[in-house]
Amino acid sequence: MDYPKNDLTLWFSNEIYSAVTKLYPEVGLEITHITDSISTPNKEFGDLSSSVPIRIAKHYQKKPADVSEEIIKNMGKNAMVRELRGIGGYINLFINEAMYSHEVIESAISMGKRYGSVNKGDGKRVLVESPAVNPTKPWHIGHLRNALLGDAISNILEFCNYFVEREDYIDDLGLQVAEILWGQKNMGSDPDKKFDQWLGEQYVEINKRLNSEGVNEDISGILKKMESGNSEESKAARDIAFKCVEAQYETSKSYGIFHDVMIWESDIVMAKLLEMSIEMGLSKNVFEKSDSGKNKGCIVVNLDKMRNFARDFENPNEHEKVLVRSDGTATYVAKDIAFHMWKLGILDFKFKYKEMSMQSVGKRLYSTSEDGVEMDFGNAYMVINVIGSAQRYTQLILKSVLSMMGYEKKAEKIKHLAYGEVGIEGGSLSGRTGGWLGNNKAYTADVLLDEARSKALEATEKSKKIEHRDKIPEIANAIGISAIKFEFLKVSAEKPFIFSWNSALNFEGNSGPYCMYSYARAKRILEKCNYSDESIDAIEYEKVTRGKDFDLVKLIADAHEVVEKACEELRPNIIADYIIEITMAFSRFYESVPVMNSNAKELRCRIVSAYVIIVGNMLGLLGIQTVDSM
RNA sequence: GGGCAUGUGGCGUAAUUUGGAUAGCGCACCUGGCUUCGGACCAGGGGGUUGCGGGUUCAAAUCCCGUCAUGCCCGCCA
Repeated sequence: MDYPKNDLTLWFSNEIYSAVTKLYPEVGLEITHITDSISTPNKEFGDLSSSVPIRIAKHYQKKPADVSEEIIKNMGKNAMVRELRGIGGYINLFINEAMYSHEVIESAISMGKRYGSVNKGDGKRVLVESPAVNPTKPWHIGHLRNALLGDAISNILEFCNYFVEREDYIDDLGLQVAEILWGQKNMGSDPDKKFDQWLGEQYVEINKRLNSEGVNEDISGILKKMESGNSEESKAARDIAFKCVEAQYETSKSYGIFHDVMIWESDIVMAKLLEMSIEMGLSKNVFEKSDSGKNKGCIVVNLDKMRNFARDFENPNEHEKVLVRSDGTATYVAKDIAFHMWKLGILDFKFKYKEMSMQSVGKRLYSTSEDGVEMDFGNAYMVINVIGSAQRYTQLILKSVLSMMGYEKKAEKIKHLAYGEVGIEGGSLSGRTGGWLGNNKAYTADVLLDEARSKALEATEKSKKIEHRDKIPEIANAIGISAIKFEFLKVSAEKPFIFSWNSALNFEGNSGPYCMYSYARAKRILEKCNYSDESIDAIEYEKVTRGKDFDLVKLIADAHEVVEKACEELRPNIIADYIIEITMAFSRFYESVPVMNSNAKELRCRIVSAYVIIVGNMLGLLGIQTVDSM
């Protein structure tokens, strides 16, 4: 399915190109120069415009206006185009509203749930890792940012015809888990609340006792035993981590976020992926055994050799990055290299999996497991890591190492969706010191959702538009979630995000509830008009005016461009921007163009129907549900 | 010391990758609008030397150089 906007833009650039090559061959313009010169102008200047005459005028010392006139004279006709006009040295295209609206609205209605989708991925497999929270605490709002970005980008990739595996990495062998186990032994207390919350609070208490006599030695002893596998400690670590993950997944479920597979660090260790990757690195002379200097006895990678890959490695304090410590244990980077060799199918290994029961019916979740069956996860064409931008350096080492081993093409397919840290006014969200606990309200995903729900419930209960009153809690839940998701996703990922309760619970203006409201109003208009997509024979598209109705149509026509850009650049905020723009256009439309009592009722209903499709699809990409009344 | 980000009306943000016509939007503030498809709304208004200084260009928030501020990274932590 092609989109009318594509046809139009293609025609416009081709016509300009052939006129230009005929009239001004000396400039040597390529078709891409023409395509790049095309943009959407302010609407008094038309619907599409090209600045290419200005460029040509410069070359010939002519007036841009004369050049645009000459080009226009040499361009052909198109039924979708009403007029070409030279204004201020630009070539401005005015669309034939009736023809274009017809094409756009009918394609939206016939494509329905698929409208806006594009085929970028050809079904190729993408592994999206998110949020990979340590199994020692509840999700706080920083983890939530990760989870929401991961979910949205997965939805967008799927819409662009990638086969997406939503993967979660669980580090059950980390220092934090060892510290928790120490706490279990030495402090003893029973969970009296949601397990992850309780564990997170325990962790803060445990931290207060670190650095006192003998404690750190005890903990590193526990960590060693955990990593050796088949020990009491390794079993205890996985057990407690599992209970925490179960609790975290309740949070995930409440936000409507799901995964396909979780991969446990302890299973990666059992699989000996690390040994395989280290061996490969050594045999390719990318890794080296250091037998002198401060890294004596370690296996390292030479950072100076990596300068070919990035400026980041210039003048570092260190010339080597340790991969395997002198005691034989691996660093985080080494583990990550091994894991990515599996993700990309460089290491041909299949984990065993079993199905988990912590997601809703129909949302199958598998977990690596000693006693499961082999399944076909991993071996992906592209890997997306949703990780804080603080880890840019490590991600770069990872990619550079794989390139040095001869896997440049695969390394290029590792994408770091880097996001800025989430902060709170006058504080940090530290897990160690317990900054996430806040003063009166904890900054957890659970508390945030509770707050959003109760605010939404208050508003929803006042609504006189909801016929089925028993649906109110469900509707309020959807509204609360939308407020949070939209608030987090509307800003660029790389920007630092200072959280504020006020802003997160805003239901007006640029907000999720505003968008949902717009959708509900559109649905109500269709209902009052007894409209259905099938019941209409001939739509009078000639009644489209150059007013708010056509403004809306033009935006509906842009959907696929927005989706494609968001996918290429891994930026869900582009979708959020588009939703805001189109919902505002819809508000202006229904305020100024009557639907029900008009001589173009069927036509306008049809536009509203297309609007419902597009806004529903776009909100869906952000993980936001729509409701018909609220 | 080196590297990487970020800096846009009082606050929050879009546009920066690919230079283009009057820097878009929300919150807050001011004015007006529910007997007419839903006021979680709409219309109108005030508020900007796009951190600062240079440069390139017909054209700079956008590109280049310098500079300042803030944050992060450069560990045998993860």
